[in-house]
Amino acid sequence: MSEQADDHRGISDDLGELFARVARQQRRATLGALEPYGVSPHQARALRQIIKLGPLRPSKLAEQLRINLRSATDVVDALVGAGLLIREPDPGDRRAILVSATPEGIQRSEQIGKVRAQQGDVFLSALDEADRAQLRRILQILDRQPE
Amino acid sequence: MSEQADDHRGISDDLGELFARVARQQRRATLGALEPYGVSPHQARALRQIIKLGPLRPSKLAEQLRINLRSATDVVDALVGAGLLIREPDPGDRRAILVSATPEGIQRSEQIGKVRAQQGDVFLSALDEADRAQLRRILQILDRQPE
DNA sequence: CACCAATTAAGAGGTTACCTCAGTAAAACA
DNA sequence: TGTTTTACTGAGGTAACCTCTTAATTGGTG
Repeated sequence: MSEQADDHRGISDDLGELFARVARQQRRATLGALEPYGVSPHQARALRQIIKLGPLRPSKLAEQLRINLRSATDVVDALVGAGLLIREPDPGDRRAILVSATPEGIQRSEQIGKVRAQQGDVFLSALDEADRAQLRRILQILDRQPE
Repeated sequence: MSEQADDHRGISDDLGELFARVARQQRRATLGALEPYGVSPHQARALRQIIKLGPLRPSKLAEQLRINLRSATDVVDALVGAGLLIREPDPGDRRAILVSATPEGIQRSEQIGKVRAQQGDVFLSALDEADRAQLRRILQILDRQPE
């Protein structure tokens, strides 16, 4: 019910608002999809990066995820606590540590990948291939802005 | 450095990651742009909806913003606390309240609107008109998914 | 070599933007 | 007149960040 609401076609006069709203919905959807796996969306992303890029430093992880170093420490903490990651000293630099996935971490990440591929996050599956490509292209422009 | 990273092209599921990453960057940018105005991005959006749709109930606000009713109460609280909104009883239903902007709220929202229009959120200004239109179209598909 | 600036990570503590799960008050309805 | 539903809020929690400070190491420079 309530169809009168949204066609103030101006509503999203602001593309920024629309973007934020959709991002919120995506986060919620992903959160739900991941719930059975005991990791948050953010943690799942971090885990995947760590597996993909091999043992790496928190600082590199932060760079990849475009987050603050301190926030990388947080997400690593959580994943270590869940037994999905281990911290080891970097042999080449004793200030640094290297983070890598445990076998369980790898397994968990694969599970998550499967589920995501199957039911496609539910979310982005509303788009056809062409639109996904468009979206990707546009997001890549927006990503990695100098700061 | 590090150009080897991102061109695992197939992986449609990293579209989700890209989306999340860009959303994060947008949030950060908007937060920065709004800092001088004493409201958070979320609060600014809420304020704008309230002004646009006249006095309205928290429940309607929640619907508009696609958030939980309880979260609408929170954002209303904050804006009332800042003197930008007032709560009044709904004359037609004593369970309900109506929220509307104070003159100061309206003024503040206009200021924000101006700044945003001018420097265009910094963020979306990286896109040309065509890409913005594309993005809007795609986001509209993703928005309002049944749940 | 001795000192100092830079770098790496983590501790402490804060914020935004949500959420669920009561509970209260009023309205709707049976 | 109950009972159910609706509208909001209090209490309390979580995710995903942040800044500011501290501690250990490293890498120059004099």
